[in-house]
Amino acid sequence: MADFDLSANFIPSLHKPATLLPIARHRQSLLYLVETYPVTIVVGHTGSGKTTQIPQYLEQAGWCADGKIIAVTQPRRVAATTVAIRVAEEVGCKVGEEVGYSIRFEDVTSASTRIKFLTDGLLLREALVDPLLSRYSVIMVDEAHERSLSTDVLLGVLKKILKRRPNDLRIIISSATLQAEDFLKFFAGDLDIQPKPVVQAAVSLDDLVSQGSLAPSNAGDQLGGNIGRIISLEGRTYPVDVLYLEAPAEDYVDKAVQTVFDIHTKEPEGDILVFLTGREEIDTAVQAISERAANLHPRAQTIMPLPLYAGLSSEQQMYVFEEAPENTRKVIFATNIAEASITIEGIVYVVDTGFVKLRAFNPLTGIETLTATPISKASATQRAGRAGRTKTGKCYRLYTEATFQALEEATIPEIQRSNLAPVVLQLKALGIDNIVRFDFITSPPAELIIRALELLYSLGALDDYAKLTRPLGMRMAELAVEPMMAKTLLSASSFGCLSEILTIAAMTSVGGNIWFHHDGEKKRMETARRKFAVEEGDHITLLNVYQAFITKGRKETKFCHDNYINFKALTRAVSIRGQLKRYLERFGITVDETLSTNANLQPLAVGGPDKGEKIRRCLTTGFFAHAAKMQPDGTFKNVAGGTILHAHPSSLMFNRKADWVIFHEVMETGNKTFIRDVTKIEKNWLVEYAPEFYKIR
DNA sequence: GAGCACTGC
Repeated sequence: MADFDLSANFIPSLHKPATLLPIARHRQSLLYLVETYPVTIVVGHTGSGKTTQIPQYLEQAGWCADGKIIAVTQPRRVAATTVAIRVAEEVGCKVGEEVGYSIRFEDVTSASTRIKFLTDGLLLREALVDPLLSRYSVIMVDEAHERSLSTDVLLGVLKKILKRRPNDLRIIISSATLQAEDFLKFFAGDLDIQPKPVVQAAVSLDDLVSQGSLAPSNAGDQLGGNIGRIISLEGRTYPVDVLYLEAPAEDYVDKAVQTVFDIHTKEPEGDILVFLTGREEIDTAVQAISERAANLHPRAQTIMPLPLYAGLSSEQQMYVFEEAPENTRKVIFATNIAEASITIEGIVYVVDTGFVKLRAFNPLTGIETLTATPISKASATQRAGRAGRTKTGKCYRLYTEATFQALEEATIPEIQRSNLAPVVLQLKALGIDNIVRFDFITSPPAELIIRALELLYSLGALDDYAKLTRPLGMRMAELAVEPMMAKTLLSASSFGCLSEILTIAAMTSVGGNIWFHHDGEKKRMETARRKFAVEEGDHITLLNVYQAFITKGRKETKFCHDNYINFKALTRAVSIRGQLKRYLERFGITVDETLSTNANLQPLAVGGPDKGEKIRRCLTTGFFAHAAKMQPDGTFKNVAGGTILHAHPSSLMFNRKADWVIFHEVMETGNKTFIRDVTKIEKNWLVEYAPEFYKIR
């Protein structure tokens, strides 16, 4: 290939022609492997073009010949849409024609779609309807090294499907270097099939070996057997110098700020990316930089600190992509969002504090924790790589080399630290009854599975033999909300409050804040919130907010602005509610909306004096395991009795009197355990709706 | 009187 060294005089185009991508010279080898083996593991950095090019190569090679589709899964929605748009452009079609995408609430595909990008969660959902995923000839699982919950479940399901479709399904796993062998071992280890090549190979193995794109050892008896191979595609990255501290830092936020200033005053041009763990640290650091920047020499280059975390609005996030003004260096203080989800061009320096906030679920207490944890080596490598995207970079690790050596190789996958009730329910619905023997790429601890089985049993989703109940369990699996809320929804028509529970289910699962305020508006936001508050607690308050939004705020953003309500969150709630309603109607459950159309800001006016109680009783049928009793000092104790719970400051129960309550969510952060979305109930309802669960306690 | 990393159906 020609050696282009004109970068000093020319600006590179935004879109590299596909033939110039490093992947292009691996095209033949890649197609050969896919034709020959059921599983191909593709190793390549971002920028290698694997996500955009591989599906096109496959389509051109005839993998869609008999009307079959090539699926490419992504862990995130944005990735699925943006990549689809990009590939459609390259192919020269409109999105939704030959190239399309499918994500929750948005299916942009048609009968002519041959390449389809979708989230891995959605592909799993398709398996409920089409258990062998027979529409697809090739399924490529992208970013598998991230090991998200649904990626891991999908991999196990795909291995099972492959046993039934050894000759007409091809699987491609895209992974970072470190984990490639684990994926291959997973598929090849005990997969007892004799695959045959599907398409006549257009090139011979000898050709490829002599061209140098495949190592000769690929021909022999080696890892992967006749099941699969690993192929490595070079990415376009630049070397990064890694520097360590000589002695551990006492306060890494402090040290990060100091390091940023050292870089700013001593190092040549280039923006800085600093990895911190959360909003609080980021705000502190941004503040500190602003203060110290005032002391810089008036003629020196200025420094512009910018925050980046998921809680920011998209407008606020956009600043990090804008080019800094002249004579200004950008320094971005980011959470882990900058490690995989968001890529910022032009970063030359990375400051890595070595920590990340990780969620974990304690199967003994049923409580989730969110704590700052040391990162893994794989994570540290990924972070450092963020400095080498445009030219040679530097990475300052705010820990010692010995500390680095002691880090875990990879982050513990989510499946080993999550509440598995939704996973177990989903697997059961896919016909996988023996969860313990299910072939996970990494097995979850038995305690997590047991806890999940116990909860699903107490909710009535599983019977005495741990079989999925019908219709209840099956319907719970199909609803796109967690099991406790799914049970609540399916109880609602018998309480005569289905319309209301639909709204509450949607509002509690929007993710992100319902309330939104700018700096200095906190007091006014609290006042606005109080207008919607009701005595019974947070759930019915959420119902009031939604009702008001539907009637008054949907068309005018002023309503949201005046009441400090997050327009985006409420719009999302409307979509979720619509989707849940369609599911229920498919089950033959009719939703009577006539009683709930009169929106009302007045407390207790949810549709008559009894409605509130019906709603609270109904919530108890799903959330009995999340019950607590208020203590004289205003804190709560859970049913097991051991844990002290605090009402989250965003809850109405934060400073109100109550006796027994149920709550949507419990999470431990720092040293305190908070409950969110809290509603008052009567103690005897617990025994009434969950006799089995409460008979011994 | 205090605060949630990130994602998904």
